[in-house]
Amino acid sequence: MANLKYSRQRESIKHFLATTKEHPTADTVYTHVKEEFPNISLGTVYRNLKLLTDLGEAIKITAPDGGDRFDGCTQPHNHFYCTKCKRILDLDLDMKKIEMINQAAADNFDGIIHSSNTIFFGECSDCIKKS
Amino acid sequence: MANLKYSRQRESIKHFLATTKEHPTADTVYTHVKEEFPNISLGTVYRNLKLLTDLGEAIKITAPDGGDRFDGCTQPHNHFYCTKCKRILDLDLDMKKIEMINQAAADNFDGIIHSSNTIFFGECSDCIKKS
DNA sequence: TTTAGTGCAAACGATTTGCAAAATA
DNA sequence: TATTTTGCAAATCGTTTGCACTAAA
Repeated sequence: MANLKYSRQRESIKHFLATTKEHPTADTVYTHVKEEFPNISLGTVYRNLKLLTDLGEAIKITAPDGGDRFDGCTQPHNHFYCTKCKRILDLDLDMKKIEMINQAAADNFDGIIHSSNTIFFGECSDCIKKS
Repeated sequence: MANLKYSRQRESIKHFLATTKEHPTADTVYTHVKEEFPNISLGTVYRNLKLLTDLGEAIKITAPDGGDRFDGCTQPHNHFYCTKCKRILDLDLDMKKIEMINQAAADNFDGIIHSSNTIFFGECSDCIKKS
């Protein structure tokens, strides 16, 4: 791994991720950071998002549709995907439950389980209200 | 929804999905079905895979890397992603456990949870043997 | 002044789509 | 015959990459 050098663009991306509750796509990050750095390129956003996830300073969420989403909150937590509005929301689940699931899976399985990722599907409260 | 008409190509795709234990990508399906239908096009494979998943006759698995995988086994079950060989393996987990997790999630959440999908990460037995 | 990061544009891989021809009903 | 499905190729979408240039150490 190479040495890391400060960059204002990266700092701005980190700041945006840290303050938004959305789970933005790379493109959404790009649009927002562009307000501060009008010349920033999408490539730079992708490069930094990859760097941040590799460093463990952000999480990449693989959504069942389109592009990946990013989350500045690196605390272990789960996600909910609203099948109506396609938003991803946070969903807190007791870590003990997750460990229990991993244990139950390990019992039936012939390899080593390091971790698991659960995504929940359904309809969010906003969409329920509207219908 | 439009009416459905029989097609040999679709039948062949279904048959391949039903008999393989792998979780093939669209391209892998294409390669195999090509043995029976040398002229089949990738577009046709994609169209039929989408159709089959919409009909509930196949499952689409969104992998954390590259392209989607498909599974002819529509029974609810979980998947294990080997971070070494990148294969996806089946992993059976007691349905009661899954329902419990969904219930636990619903308790903390302000919407309706229809289902959940857990993917496990780790090293499969084949890769453990090799190392 | 050495090295890492940037902007740009071209390249890429996975998937979708428009269209005329072929297969099914 | 009417409608669906196909093969083909071009288009699209998200993402990565090569390169000359700029910024940070």
